Amino acid sequence: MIPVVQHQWKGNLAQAREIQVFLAQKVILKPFKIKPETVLAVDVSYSRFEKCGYGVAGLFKVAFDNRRHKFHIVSEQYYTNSDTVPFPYIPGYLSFREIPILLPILSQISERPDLLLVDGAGIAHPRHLGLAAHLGVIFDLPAIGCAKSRLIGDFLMPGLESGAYEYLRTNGKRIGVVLRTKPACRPLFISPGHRCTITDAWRLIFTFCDQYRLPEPLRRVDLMSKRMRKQIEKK
DNA sequence: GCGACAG
DNA sequence: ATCTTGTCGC
Repeated sequence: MIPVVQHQWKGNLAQAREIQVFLAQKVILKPFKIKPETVLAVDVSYSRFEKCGYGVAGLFKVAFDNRRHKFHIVSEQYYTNSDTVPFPYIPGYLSFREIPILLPILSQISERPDLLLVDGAGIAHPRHLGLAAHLGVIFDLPAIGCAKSRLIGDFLMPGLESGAYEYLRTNGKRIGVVLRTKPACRPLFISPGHRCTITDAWRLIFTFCDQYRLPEPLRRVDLMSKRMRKQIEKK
């Protein structure tokens, strides 16, 4: 995969902000019409003291199960990379920490997936460009942000049953959904990243959820990146 | 000025 | 994100 949008980043916050404002204009939120057959999920975990980042991308072939209204995974393939972390964690600027680790992985993948699942925010971000939106725009791929906690937005707590949801809002405007993916477990914060709507985003995420809180592709990629960290640090 | 703050 | 065991609740 080759990025559609390129930019040279000088490493300072002010320019990072400019890049976000610029790329946020390129986000498209139009309906996602097809059923995804190939899903790419990405995640990064970190060494102790966050010196080194371990990036994993999982390419999943999925099939839709009409009876259960869920997807199941037909095949999976993982791509990995580890590198020193180029940027500290600053809320609102996660992209500049994780994208440099993820780019070398994504360039190895020849196939273009139907959908990108990202562990982080989509447009539910102070400048409407969370990690999922950033990746979606630079690769021009449909992308969904699936965060385990809230970055921005107001919401009512959804009911305790699986599938219960409430909208995430800023200034009364809907920017995502707070979705209970497993009964009585902390909800997920779903927002579209690129080329899908809020409704597409949460419905797709929910079809990927089965018995765990996280959608299965993200859960597996998450496990994989933690295993990778453990193995490398054992040496 | 104060609090909030994805991973 | 990471450090960490058992334990309380749906």
